[in-house]
Amino acid sequence: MKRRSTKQREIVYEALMQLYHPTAEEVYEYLRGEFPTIGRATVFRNLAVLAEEGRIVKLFFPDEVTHYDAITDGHYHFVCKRCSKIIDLQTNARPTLPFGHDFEIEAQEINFYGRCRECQQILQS
Amino acid sequence: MKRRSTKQREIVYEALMQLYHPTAEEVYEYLRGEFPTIGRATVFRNLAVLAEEGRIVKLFFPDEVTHYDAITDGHYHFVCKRCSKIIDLQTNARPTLPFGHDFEIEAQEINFYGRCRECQQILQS
DNA sequence: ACTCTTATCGATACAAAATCTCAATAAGGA
DNA sequence: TCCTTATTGAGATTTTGTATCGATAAGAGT
Repeated sequence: MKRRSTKQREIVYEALMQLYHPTAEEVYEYLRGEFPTIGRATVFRNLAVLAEEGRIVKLFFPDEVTHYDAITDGHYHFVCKRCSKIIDLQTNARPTLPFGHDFEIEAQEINFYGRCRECQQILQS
Repeated sequence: MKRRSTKQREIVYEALMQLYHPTAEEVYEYLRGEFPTIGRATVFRNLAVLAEEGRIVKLFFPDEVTHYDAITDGHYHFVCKRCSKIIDLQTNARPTLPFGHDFEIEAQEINFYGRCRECQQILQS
């Protein structure tokens, strides 16, 4: 199944570069402005294809819908438990597994959860 | 809203200690054997309550339904991209954030993805 | 350029996971 | 034992994402 290059695929990718960790729904809404005929399924499909090709990354966080990231370099994420904001992090931490394990590691991720600056003052929830 | 101790809550917790990273659905099926009248929503609700109380941990992985873990100690997870098996890992890695960040870290997680031993031979997807 | 194959599209139906609603039940303090 | 109300179980609903399918168009071959 040879892949074709389509206009829709490219505008989805370009939208991702404009937005900061958007959800598929946000990408869809963003693109509908300029391309009112684009389909919802097309956005979801192309995000999946782009992720499969490694051009973008899917982000999964607790109790959150899937987000997408155009930056594929090894960086980590902080997620605010209150406002759900996602923030990119750089760290030199490079976790390693104990020697002798049986796994073939293809990817790893580190996530931090807590309160962002703005949400630290707020008490409830 | 003062919490009450119920039989259902405790059997959900006990089921979790018997099972290895089960999903809510698996806990439900497991319990229906011994307690045929238990409701699906009750299982989901109590898993959420137990997680909120910190007695268990919710696990979220890419393209997977939520799993639950009765072991709340700091350990990490390996997830096989092919067979979806989840395996506990011990590592001395302890990632830290750069100094001067604004966040109040409450939790952190490290996940490894790849192929487990059995799935390394198999070629297709 | 024209043709042909078929990947991709857009619309919408569908599926899966989890939550919400609500009347009935029962925990546990008075 | 009585009362308040958290919790339950059944089923409807919501949310997120996928499958279906006829129409469109990418792009290789001629």
